[in-house]
Amino acid sequence: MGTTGQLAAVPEPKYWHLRTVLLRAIDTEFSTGQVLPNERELSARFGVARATLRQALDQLELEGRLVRRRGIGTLIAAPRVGVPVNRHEEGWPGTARSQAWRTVDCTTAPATARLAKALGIAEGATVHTVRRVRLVQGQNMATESLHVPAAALPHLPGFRAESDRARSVLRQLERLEVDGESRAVELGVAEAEEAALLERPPGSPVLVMTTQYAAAGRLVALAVSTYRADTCKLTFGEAGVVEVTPVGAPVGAATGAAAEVRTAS
Amino acid sequence: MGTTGQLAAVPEPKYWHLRTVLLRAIDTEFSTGQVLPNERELSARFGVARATLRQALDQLELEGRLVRRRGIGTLIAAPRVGVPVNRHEEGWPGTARSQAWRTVDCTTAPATARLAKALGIAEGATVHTVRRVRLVQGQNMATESLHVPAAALPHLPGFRAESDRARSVLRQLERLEVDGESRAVELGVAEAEEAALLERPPGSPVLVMTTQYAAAGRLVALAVSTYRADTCKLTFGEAGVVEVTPVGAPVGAATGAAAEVRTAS
DNA sequence: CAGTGGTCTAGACCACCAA
DNA sequence: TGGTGGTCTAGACCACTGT
Repeated sequence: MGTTGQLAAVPEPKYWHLRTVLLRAIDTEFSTGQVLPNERELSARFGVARATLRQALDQLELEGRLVRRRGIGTLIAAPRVGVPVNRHEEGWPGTARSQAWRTVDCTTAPATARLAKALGIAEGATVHTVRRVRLVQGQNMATESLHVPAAALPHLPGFRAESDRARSVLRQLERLEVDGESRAVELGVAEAEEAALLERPPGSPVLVMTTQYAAAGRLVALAVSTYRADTCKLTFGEAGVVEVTPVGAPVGAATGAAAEVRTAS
Repeated sequence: MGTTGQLAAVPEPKYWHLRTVLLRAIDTEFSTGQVLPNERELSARFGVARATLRQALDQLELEGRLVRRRGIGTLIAAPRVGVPVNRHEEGWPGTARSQAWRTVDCTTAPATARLAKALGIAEGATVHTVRRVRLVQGQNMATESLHVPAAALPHLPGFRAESDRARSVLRQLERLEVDGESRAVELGVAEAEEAALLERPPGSPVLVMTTQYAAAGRLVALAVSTYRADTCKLTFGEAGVVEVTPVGAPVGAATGAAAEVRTAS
C-alpha cells in the first residue's frame, strides 16, 4: 500500500477495483490484528469518496478479511475458525465437548402453525424449546433454538424450574437413539436478540443451519442454528475420512489448506 | 405499505427499521415476482434519502427476499431452492441426475503450492482440474473446480482433446470406491469469472463448499464449489432419514417448512 | 426514448472508545 | 477530548431495459 493508489479508468466499478487493491495489500503487507489506516485517510489516499471506500471495506468484511470496530479502527481479521457441526462430534447435547454450549433459556409452549408444520405435529401441541449459545475459543459463535415435541419425550419429569427443565430436555434427548439427521444451510442475517447473543450488530450475516433429528422413524427434534458468517466455517466431517493417510499427508491436515485453494489459483 | 411510512424516532438505525417495515410488507402485501415501487418513489414515501432506502434493500437482497434488476425494478424473490449436495444424490460425477452439471473446461497442470498442500501431494505434481457449472431449473446455480491428482487416476488414457479429457477424468473418478468425504461451508463473494458463470455481478454472496473425497485411505479429489447464496439453500440429506413417517408427516415433507421456523417464532 | 437500478460524491452529524 | 467507524443526506451521472 505504499503507492498513492492510482485508480486507472477501468470498466469495473471503483469500489471493486479498490477491494482488489486492498485485498492484495492485506495479503502481502499486513497480518492478523493489525489496524488499517482510518477511512478518511484511505479514501483521500485513493482519491475516492469515503462512501466508495466503505463499499470496498464492506465487501472485504463480508469475506471475513476485515473486522471493523467503532471507536477503534479497521483490523485484519483472523482466518475463519472451522466449527465441526457433526452430531457425534459436537452438535448433540451432552456428547463429548458439550461444554461448548451454554443454555440461555427454555420454554414449553403450544406450537405455532409454522413450527407445527415443520415438526410434523398438530398445531398447538406442546413443544419444548431450548435456546443455547455455542462458545468457540471463548467467543459466542452461534445461537440455536432446539425444538422438541413433548410427545417425543414421554419420560420427562414434571414441572421444574426453567434451568432444570432445560437440562432435563437435553438429557432425555441424549437417551433417544437418533438414527439420522438431515440438514440445510443457507445465508441469513442476525436480527435483534440473535444479534445480541452473537455480540454483533443487527443485519450481520449468519449461516443458518436447520437440522432435523429422527429417531425410530420419527422426527424428534428440530434445531435452527445461526453461526456468525464472518468468523465461522462449518465443517461436516465423516468418521470414515478422518485420520487416514493419503499420498502425502493426513486428510485432516489438508482440511485447513483446502479452503484457501479458491483464492488465487 | 399503505401508510406514508412514519419512521418514529427510534434507537435503531433508519435503514434497519425500514427493512423491518418492508419485510412485513413483502410478507403480507406482495407475492413472488411482483415489482416494488421504484427506489426514488419509495425513498420519498418513507421520507429518507435514496441511499438509506438502498441500504434497507441491500439487507433484504442478502436475505434472498428481493431481486434487483437494472432497468427493470426490484422484485419479490422466489423462496430459496433446496439444492441437495450429497454425493450419492447429486454431487458425484455421473451419478443419477448428473445432467445437472455442465463441464466448462478441463486443464492438466502442475499443482501450485497452495493446491499441493490442500491435496497432500508434492508441489508441481500433475493435477487435473475440471470446472463445471451446476444447473438447477435451467439456472446456473453453482460453479465447481474439481481437482484430481493425476496419481489418483492411474488408468487415465493418454492425451485427448479437452472435452474428452474432462469426460475421462470424471469417468475414472466414478470408478474409484469413494469411502468418505468431508466438507466445509463458508461465506464468500463471487469474483470475476466465477461471477460471470453464475450470471451475477462481482461481489455477489456465495456459499463456498469445500469437499475432500477419500478412497482407500487416500485423498483422491478436492472440489471447491460456489453456490449462489441469494437463491440456494444447501441440503445435506442422509439416506437413513428420508422416507420415514414421523408423528404426523413424512420427514421429507417438513424439510421445506423447517427453514421458515426461524422467522417470526 | 423514458424509466429503472448502480455508482459516486462531498459533506454532516452521531455513537463509541481510549487516553 | 480527539479519533474512529456508523449513519444519513441531496444530488449527480452512468448502464441497462423495455417500448
